[in-house]
Amino acid sequence: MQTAIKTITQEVHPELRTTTALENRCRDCSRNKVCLAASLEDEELYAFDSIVKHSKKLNRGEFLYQAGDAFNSIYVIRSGSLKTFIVDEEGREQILGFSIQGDVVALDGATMNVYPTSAQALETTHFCEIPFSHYMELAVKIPSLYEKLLNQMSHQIRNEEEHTLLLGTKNAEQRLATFLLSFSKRYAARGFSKYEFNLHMSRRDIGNYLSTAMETISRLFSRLQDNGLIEVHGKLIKIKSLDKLDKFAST
Amino acid sequence: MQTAIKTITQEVHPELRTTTALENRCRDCSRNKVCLAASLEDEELYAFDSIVKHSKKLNRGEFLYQAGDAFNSIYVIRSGSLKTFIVDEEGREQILGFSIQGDVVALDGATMNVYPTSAQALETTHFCEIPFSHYMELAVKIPSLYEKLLNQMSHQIRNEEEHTLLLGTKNAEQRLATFLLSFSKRYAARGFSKYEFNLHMSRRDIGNYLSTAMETISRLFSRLQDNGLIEVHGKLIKIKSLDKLDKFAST
DNA sequence: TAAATGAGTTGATTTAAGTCAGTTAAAAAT
DNA sequence: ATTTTTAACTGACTTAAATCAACTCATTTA
Repeated sequence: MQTAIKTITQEVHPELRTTTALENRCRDCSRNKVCLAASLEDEELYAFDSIVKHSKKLNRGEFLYQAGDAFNSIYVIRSGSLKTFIVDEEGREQILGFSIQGDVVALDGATMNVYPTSAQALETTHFCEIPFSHYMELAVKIPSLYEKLLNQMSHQIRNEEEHTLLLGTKNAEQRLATFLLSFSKRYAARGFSKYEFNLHMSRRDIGNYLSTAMETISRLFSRLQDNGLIEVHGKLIKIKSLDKLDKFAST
Repeated sequence: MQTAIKTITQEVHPELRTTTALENRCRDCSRNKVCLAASLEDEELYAFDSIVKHSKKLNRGEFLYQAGDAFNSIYVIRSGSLKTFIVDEEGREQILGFSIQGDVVALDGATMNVYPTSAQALETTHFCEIPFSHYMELAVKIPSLYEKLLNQMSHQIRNEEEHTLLLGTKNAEQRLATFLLSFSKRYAARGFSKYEFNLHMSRRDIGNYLSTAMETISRLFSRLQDNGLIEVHGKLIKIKSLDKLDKFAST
């Protein structure tokens, strides 16, 4: 499992790779600078820690939650990845996003009593669960928790807006190039290589997210490779020229 | 001005139509049940009132804010409508949404120091301005203000998700039908007719929002009219059969 | 180890919707 | 009131990407 991961491990701090026994406390967690716990100190962090369920795990294909389930918690991804999606009246699936390490998920359910969307693991995925009612109770005492949540939500809105921009203004090739650049940036921001990474979702999922047929995605991967912009080894993508890819993405 | 409005006035409470002198206090405002002020009482409402700039006005084409402007305030629409949009690197515009009475706008800027998007009036539009820093200061004393903001943001995320679903899973005709139904629902929720309303945005704007060429929108309006589902009188739309339109929208 | 299942790739063909162009209708401007 | 400008509509034609189909490769399962 995760065999393709090996190619990028040399770029990653060991403690970022996996969830260790040490990390079942927020204060010891290597992600506590990006998580909702960020910038909390001492007693605050301790209080926050006490409401969080650490070290939870999903296997590939398992659901974090499904549309219609009672909303109780929001989640922070510690490692791995998942897709969030919505299903319409006719049963058609629409992928809304892919979440990786450090991402907060389920914010769209925060004011409803059921999750409006579903979240499914793309690989073995470790995460923390934060019971929402406990979070809100604690936030009354620690208002910065409210602000962090507002921050996360505002960013989520921005992400959705960028996704709409992508779908609305770019052709299939530009959309795929933008998609790759976006993953490159996100991995770089988390201390991974911006030049090579695994895309754990299927070509069909990429196509669904980009409103493009799977076959077109496949052809475009080939084309980008033929043009020397990327190397494709199954799920492992190597970006040969960020600059050129950037040009493809916008022009 | 607003000549086409006359056809729907019989359905609307007079005090919902325009902003009157009486309404420069939240406690007197006919929208204080849907606004961020909702469910505040007495002193809380008074305190909230004191940070709000009431009775502001935009003429058609004027900007509420533009991408890049310093972020200071969020806004609540009292009457009229506006479009929010983003412009990409190449100058292509993407409309993200249309805001009407009761909608809160600029939430996507709430954690940045500049507005990431622009908002432009589609007609004469009255609104309230809420300086964000004041709101956040007041929220420390009145935590329910945090919760209202979280609610608004969560709903905004849901709206964006539904927009993505629309673009990703439906063809042009279904998208337009869904668009009309969505306006019908929104107007109905505000006490207006769900059967007839004015769409103040241009056909080009509708097309942009639905990722469909203006000409296609025009053709589809004609087609829906030919099929007896709607009547089109310029910007005034009459829905002849909600049920049939609903079928068109999903199937 | 072979068979079966599913994911991904590539080619051939079709099509939904875009673009281009000309016309009509409706606002602004004079 | 009349001209000018802009928005909307409709038809003819084109095209980007979808669909359909065949095949390869990888991964499970027997």
